Amino acid sequence: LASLSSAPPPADAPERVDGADAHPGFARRPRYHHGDLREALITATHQLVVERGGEHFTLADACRVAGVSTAAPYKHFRDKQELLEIVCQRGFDRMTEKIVGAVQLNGSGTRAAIEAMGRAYVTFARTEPALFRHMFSPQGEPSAGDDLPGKVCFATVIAEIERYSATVGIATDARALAVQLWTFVHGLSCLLIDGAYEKVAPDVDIDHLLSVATAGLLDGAAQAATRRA
Amino acid sequence: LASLSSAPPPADAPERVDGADAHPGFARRPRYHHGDLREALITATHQLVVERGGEHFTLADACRVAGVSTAAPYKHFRDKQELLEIVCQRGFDRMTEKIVGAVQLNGSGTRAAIEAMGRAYVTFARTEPALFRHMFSPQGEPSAGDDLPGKVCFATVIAEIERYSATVGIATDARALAVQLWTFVHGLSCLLIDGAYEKVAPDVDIDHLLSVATAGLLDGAAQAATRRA
DNA sequence: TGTACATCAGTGAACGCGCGTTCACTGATGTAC
DNA sequence: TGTACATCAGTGAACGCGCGTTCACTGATGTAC
Repeated sequence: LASLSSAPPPADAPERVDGADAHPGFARRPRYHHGDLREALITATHQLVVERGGEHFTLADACRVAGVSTAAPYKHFRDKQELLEIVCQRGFDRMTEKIVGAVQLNGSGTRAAIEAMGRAYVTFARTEPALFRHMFSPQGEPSAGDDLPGKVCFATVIAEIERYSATVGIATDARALAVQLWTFVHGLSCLLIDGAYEKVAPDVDIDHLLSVATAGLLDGAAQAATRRA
Repeated sequence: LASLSSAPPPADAPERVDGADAHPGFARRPRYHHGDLREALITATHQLVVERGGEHFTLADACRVAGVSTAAPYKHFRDKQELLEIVCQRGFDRMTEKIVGAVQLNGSGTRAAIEAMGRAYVTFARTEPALFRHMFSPQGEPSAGDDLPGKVCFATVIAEIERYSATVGIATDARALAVQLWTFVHGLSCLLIDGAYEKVAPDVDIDHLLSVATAGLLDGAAQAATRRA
């Protein structure tokens, strides 16, 4: 009987994440209308993808986390797939932000910016490996003919490297160089989060690897341009 | 009635793959003992992973393909996971074969061998992208503390690049160079099968990209070694 | 300010489904006598 | 060569489960008068 009066919000759902809370100071009691269920479900999906990976994501789990019935999502989303696509898209958005930030911090068009950009890319992957994997998995791709999620992100990387190449004067094949650097950074991210380096070269210094390879590719391209001239 | 006598092997299971067939010339009729169900199930799992991806693999599907009840696998495997692990391991075995073959074809210790090895790596990934993805996914990793599946494959790549570095004389940091090249080739494979290049640089020439980057990294490392000397 | 009403975000129960795994069993095969 | 028996790879039915999605509903909210 005592327990009845002392516990108004039922603590059934684990790790429940409520949406907008109108009266933060008051005892939080579940309201019929959620406030912003759409965002809450996206957040829940993001959280679960980060925790368990996209291939184990379950719509029912997301509902549990958001504290809502399993039918509720269909008022906001087409189906489970749409939520996974949105989380993928947001992942790329955040990654782009990180990359742009790194460039701005180091001055666009500089060699330092390129390295920083690569480091941001890798850091993102290693911070949330499951999300990173989801972003590049077929599950994250939009079923409709929408603009593909990573496009803006990739284009940002390429554009910045091209800018540097142009500045420094190895304009020939600037795009090819950009693709090379991007490829390297992506490979680094994948092998790192898959634990592949640990298996075979446990002593590898990732930071060093990144800067050495960046230098190697940039110098290589510069030399090739010189040879051509 | 006519159909009864003319169709002894029931054609219920789609794409059924029978195991060892004792009398190839005779009308194939299902026997109680399969012959080599273990291999047949591994083959079926491989086929399904290739077709639909590891995250959509279903033990029941594999049984259907092998033409066997859903309880049968438990006479040969611990559980579903074990089959997925074996297919992952076999994938790495075949990849290693391809890589070793490419090296032998070009002469171990040569620059051509390194490029060919990279090309074999990428070709493997693009030929069976779903398997490649499965091999690097957490699902493929053994739950037991077994030797990790990609270890031999990676070690082969690294060793061959080290051999070349030693031969040519850029012995300093040979291992670091090996890791760089491997990283690049892996990134290339991933971005290629994810369709990332198409999105952002649809005109990219993969073969050219591979040889240019290989050259760049090798030259970069050689130059660094020279500078140090 | 009060009342009637339309809206629509949420409920909760149900659906059909197919999964992974277990169980007692059955029948083909190999071996010992 | 024939028979009795142990083995064990397969069966088929069942289990408990949790999923994604649909449905008629309900009740909070905003608006028109």
